Amino acid sequence: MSETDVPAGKTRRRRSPEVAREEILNAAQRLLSRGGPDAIRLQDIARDVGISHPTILHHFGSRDGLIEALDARAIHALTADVARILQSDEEPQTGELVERVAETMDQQGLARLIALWAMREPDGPSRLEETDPAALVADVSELIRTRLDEIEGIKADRLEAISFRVRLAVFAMFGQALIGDALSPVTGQERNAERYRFRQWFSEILLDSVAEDMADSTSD
Amino acid sequence: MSETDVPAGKTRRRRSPEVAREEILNAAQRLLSRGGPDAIRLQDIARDVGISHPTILHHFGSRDGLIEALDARAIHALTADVARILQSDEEPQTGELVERVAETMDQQGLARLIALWAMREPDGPSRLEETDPAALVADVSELIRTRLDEIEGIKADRLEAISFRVRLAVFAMFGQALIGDALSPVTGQERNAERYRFRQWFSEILLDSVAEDMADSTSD
DNA sequence: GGACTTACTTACAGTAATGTAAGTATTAAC
DNA sequence: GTTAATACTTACATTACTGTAAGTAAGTCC
Repeated sequence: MSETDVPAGKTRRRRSPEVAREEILNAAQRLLSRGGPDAIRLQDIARDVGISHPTILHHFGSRDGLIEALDARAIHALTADVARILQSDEEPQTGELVERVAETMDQQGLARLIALWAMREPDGPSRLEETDPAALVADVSELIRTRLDEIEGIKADRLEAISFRVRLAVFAMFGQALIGDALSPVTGQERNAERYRFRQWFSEILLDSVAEDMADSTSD
Repeated sequence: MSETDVPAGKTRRRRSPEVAREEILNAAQRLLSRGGPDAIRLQDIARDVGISHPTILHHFGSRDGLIEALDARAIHALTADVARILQSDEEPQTGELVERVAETMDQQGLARLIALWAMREPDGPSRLEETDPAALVADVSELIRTRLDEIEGIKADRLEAISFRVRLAVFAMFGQALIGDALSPVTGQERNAERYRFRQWFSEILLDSVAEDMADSTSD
């Protein structure tokens, strides 16, 4: 089978650069989400989109450029997601936050992307242009601290403990998405139910630890 | 530079199959631990060991065979580690368990191996021959439950809660090893200290949650 | 010490992937 | 309608990696 299957339509479609990039990234992410790191092959992606593979190079410069763009977009998505929840007018629910992060990690294959990104550089992941996960954690932690101040009226000055919690939540959802199935004997129908139970249990753990911190800080 | 740099020693060394496999696996793991999934190249590994790359194929059949052997060995190592601690005569310390798992994940590059393994199969990781991580979690959980019975004299019948804790610990250490640096603003000297603080904080969280469970079960 | 096994080497085949060069077609501007 | 810009295609060069085939040498058994 040849690389390009041009069906009925004789004329080729000409996309705007933005749309083209978007479609290519979508296809790449779809391929990555099943099938390992080697699944990101330019020709496969091109076939999925319905273009020839040099077009991808035209838009992203190189395979590495494509992967970087993938990473950047994914992390941006997660950032936006978390920030939106935290900045909404309603009281931020720990459970909802956990659910949302889990969803992004799981369904959209973000966990795989992050893992891939983390493994690409020797000594831990390098920063992405315009996207610093560490800064994101810091921002989220600061937001939560402010929230706690407002709601509880308590000065929770242990920023580190808060950021630890954020980090633990990211680790937990990252781990569940990536290797959760391996660690659980449950499969099929039960799978999602058990995952949900785990997340609920985990949310409670987090809340308990906040409560404990509060108790400590009031007793000072 | 040619593939093989045979230095002074003219005669070639002949290893036993076991030793040869061991040396090859060690080199592969070393290469993987820095430099992503593509870093497992037969020629590079061969150069590291001081053999020619077909020898690797001779011992492992194929590149995939090598990777599978890598995975199996790593998971076996972790299994043995955890089991040894839990079955030792001394009272198992949560903190020590966390430290040990973290060490294996971190130093020996187990986290990368697991991530690679998890990403290789489409729908979650497949089982490894003779090594079922899910069974390991179950075993560890059962061991902990027995321990709790003995030490506390309380029938902690919530096996699921215990296995959740084990799983969370694995996720946390896995995440810290793989993406910990990305989420933390701390670098250099401070890095290890902060990681240690995180693990201590995390151990406390775990212990608190156990205590809470105890309280619940006694009040029944 | 001769025969056998097998760890190991060299040389090569085959494959497949990224990236390049040059040309084609589509859209928009004027 | 002509021109300009560029998204896109085809064909190809390059490279590099896995895997194979055949032969060599290092131990082992009798």
